[in-house]
Amino acid sequence: MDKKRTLLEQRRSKADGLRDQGLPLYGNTFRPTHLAGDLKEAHGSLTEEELEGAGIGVTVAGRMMTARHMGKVAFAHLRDSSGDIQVYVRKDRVGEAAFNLFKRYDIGDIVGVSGVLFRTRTGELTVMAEEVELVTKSLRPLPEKFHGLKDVETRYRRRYLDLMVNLEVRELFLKRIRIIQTVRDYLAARGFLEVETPMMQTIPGGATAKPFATHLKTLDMDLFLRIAPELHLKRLLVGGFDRVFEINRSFRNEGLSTKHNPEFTMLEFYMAYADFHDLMALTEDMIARVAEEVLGGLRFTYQGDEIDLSPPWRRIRLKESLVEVGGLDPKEFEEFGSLKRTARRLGVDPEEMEGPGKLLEKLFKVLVEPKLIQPTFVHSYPVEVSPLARRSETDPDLVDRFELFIGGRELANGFSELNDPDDQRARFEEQVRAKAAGDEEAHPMDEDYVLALEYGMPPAAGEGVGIDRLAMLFTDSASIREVILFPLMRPEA
RNA sequence: GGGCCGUUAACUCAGUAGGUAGAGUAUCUGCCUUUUAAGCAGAGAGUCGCUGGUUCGAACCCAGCACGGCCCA
Repeated sequence: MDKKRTLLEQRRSKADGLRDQGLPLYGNTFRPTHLAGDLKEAHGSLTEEELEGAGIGVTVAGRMMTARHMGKVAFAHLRDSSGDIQVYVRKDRVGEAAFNLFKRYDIGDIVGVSGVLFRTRTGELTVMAEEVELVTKSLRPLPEKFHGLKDVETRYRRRYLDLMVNLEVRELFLKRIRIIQTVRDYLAARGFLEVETPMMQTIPGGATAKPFATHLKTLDMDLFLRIAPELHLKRLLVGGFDRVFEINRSFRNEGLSTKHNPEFTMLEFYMAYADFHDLMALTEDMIARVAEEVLGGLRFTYQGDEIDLSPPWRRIRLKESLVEVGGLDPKEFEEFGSLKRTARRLGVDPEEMEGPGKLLEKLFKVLVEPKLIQPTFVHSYPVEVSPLARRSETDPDLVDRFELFIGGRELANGFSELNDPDDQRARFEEQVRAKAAGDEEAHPMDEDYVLALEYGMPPAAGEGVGIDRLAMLFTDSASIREVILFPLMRPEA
């Protein structure tokens, strides 16, 4: 029978057969009492005799990943959220009717088993089934058990299959979840309030990037998906919430690559009565804590590089990094003319309206950033590229800002906040001029934000941390798509 | 946007002088009461990404397109 049908047709016809015999294919009454992982942890060390004496009754449920039928008995592995457990089904224990039905279950079906724990001849902790039940029918064949699912496209498009079959992928996302949980606990323990601010904004501010535009019909108004939550979080500082954070999505209408997904997860946090030095110390401590929690230590490998997160981390001024890491002579960039020549020499074409600050940053990206493998805070950025940061007390052309680099990638960006409303307005106006001159990414004017500052924002420092990048780092992933459950894909043909 | 690579059974992959497609797993049938990449015997399963071209004949050569991967902008 069924010889000439496709696998899908075969499965459907089997499912119909089971249903015709009165078996519900999608019932919701089975309730497992135990998880595979817990059973192994609790009883994995008991001997065969101890298990037999204890007579531990369990009810488990999970997806049937393998099945080995041998006449009047069968072995199968069930996979639940905690791991796998073997079940042993004997005709003389479950009865002929149930056994005959069980023989027709497919790999991929969700199966429930009640029975007693024992140890097989080869030593594996196993449930001797007293009762077997089909919990949920699967109409599709699973990927191959030995090689798993490798096709990257299918893994991303059908992530559920990837999670089902590739246990290391499950582990990876559990790590990501633990990273976020640890950050959340860390900040909450220090009095930070977790808040939610608008993802749809009338003025897309807080960063320099191209936004996604949308439209609200009811009010006939244009809206933008936020590129950062920064300006709203700082309004909360004005309101009296002295420590706030948000972990959530931001959106940037830019390239799609192994490092960029159009929507990505950011942590932003703001702290009154603190400056950028305080934030560097906090960041160092927080990320080290996350590493200990998720990796069990401060040393790990990322893409072949040994990384050590032991504090204190190196702190270096942006310009010094160009010399010490980038190998430039200060003469090659201190003056705008020489800076342009150096840039051209290195294949960085200065754009027409570009000031020295922006060019310096570009040079840094090419020359220094990829070399910053060990955790490094680069600080004292040009004011030109930092319209929201507080000016340095000692040099009005610089701001009290840092970026954190690990594994050759930017992980965080923080600064002492600019709370002088007049300076903020002037900075916005400068940005508006740049925009008019053709800089698509320049920051727009935000009068409402300046208004808030006019009421007085306490001195503060704030920071954004790329959560996807942190997840990449701690899971040794080369592509951001590996750490996003459902990365953006073009529609299938 | 550009370059390189990939797309063959449900999955993992083979497939060269161009001659109508193979393996393992999975599936189906039979046997099997401690297996675990179970085993033994047998069977079925394909729009070779899509469209066009060259050719007596195309999975294979050419062009365009789609989707994906890596690199560059």
